[in-house]
Amino acid sequence: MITVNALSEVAALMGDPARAAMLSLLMDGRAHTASDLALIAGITAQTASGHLARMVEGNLLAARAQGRNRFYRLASSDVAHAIESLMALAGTRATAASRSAAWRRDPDLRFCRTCYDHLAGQVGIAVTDSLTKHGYLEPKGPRDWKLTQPGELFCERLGVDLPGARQASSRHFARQCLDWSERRPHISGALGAAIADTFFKRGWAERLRRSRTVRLTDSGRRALGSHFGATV
Amino acid sequence: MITVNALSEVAALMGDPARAAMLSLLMDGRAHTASDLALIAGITAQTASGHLARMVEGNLLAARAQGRNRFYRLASSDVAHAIESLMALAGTRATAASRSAAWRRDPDLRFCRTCYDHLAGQVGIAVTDSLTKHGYLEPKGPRDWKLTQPGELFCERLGVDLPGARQASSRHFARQCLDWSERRPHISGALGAAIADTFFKRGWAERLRRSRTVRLTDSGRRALGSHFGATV
DNA sequence: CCAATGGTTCGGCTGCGGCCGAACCATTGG
DNA sequence: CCAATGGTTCGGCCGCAGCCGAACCATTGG
Repeated sequence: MITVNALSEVAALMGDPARAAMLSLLMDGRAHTASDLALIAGITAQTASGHLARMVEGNLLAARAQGRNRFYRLASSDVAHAIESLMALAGTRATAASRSAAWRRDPDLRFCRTCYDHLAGQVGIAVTDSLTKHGYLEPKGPRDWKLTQPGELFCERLGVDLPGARQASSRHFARQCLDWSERRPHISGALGAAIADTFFKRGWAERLRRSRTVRLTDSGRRALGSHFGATV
Repeated sequence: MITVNALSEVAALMGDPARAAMLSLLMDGRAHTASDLALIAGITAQTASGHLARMVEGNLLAARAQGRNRFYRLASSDVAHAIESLMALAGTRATAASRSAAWRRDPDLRFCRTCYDHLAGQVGIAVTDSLTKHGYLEPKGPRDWKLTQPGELFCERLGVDLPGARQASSRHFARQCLDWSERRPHISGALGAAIADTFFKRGWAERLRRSRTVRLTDSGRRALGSHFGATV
């Protein structure tokens, strides 16, 4: 059966430890060089090259040459979503002991990170919860949200680039993305990306180098309180 | 990072063609026997047994023994969600699984039969559904039911020997038994046996010789309608 | 033009894991 | 008590895929 083959192939692509390590790094939504990815996976460059070629072939990654370097990034937000849902599974799979150990080891990642191009972790959940609590977002279908009229006003006042987000018509506008650490949906899609952009543009958050971890600045913490009515 | 290892492990579990075929079948949300799963995967029973054990160990599946059979099902909706998102990545959709040939082989057995000493098949399910729908049975624990006060009245009116059923104190009173053809629980235990006895005693059903198959008589069909509000 | 850096291709080694035959255990029904 | 059926365990075979060393290609800077 075709669907079965496709399922096992895409899962097998993610099922190798080296490739999984690369994908985890790429979950920050940014492009990384082949060397970086080889380093993080703990393998030689030539082995990494093979892995990367296979993932491009399997439509998990997109590659772009730039000078001597080749940059790889996730092919789409669907890839990010699939990885997140697998991580959610892995979270329940891990024993309580090892899970708490992992969480203790990386509390910052749990607090705030990027998931492809939008905010995740406690901050992503806080933003999403605020939007739904104030009636700015309403559930629409099993995996989407609808931005209400008050929600549009709120986003405009915040400086979110709504026209730009709407322009990417091929993309889901307000998508639900399951957060692997909080185990609840946060806002993704074009709107989620636009909101994250606003956080970076207004200096509320900063990406940490070579990591999906995001640091919430002091002004970001204040903004969460004043604009979203949330404390984290 | 622990989450990376966990990601690759859970993805690798789904990444084998045989296991993926089994998971695809299980996407219908029902429980299936080890033999069925081996058949659909195109492998021998012993190989399938190994795969199934690994998936139970990895918390992808839950197993439940029932007589000589062992039924496997997806461990949670999170598993289904992860598989679905992987299928979405592959650009394919989870189609309703095709039913096995065994399913069609014996329509009478599927319609009504005894399971030990109680009714099973479509009739067993119809009786059980009626009892729960009217509030006569309530779920109690993972594998039992509770007979409510209205349920007791209903049974007495029907002529079910409740005192006799309660006498066998060593036995489960109202047990959930997984129906292999309907793949849903039906009523078993002392109460299930007492109800089946009523069907035989009142001429609603007849055992066929040398078979577990049970024939529903015309009066039985009428009784199902008048007493249980069910048509089969 | 040459050296340095980043990346890929090729070939051969190696180990993991999927597979089956055979034997074994458990439950059921006659 | 015995045969039939469903499932698992064990042992051994075999192929695939991941890994690296070496060589090769491409871009950049001096």
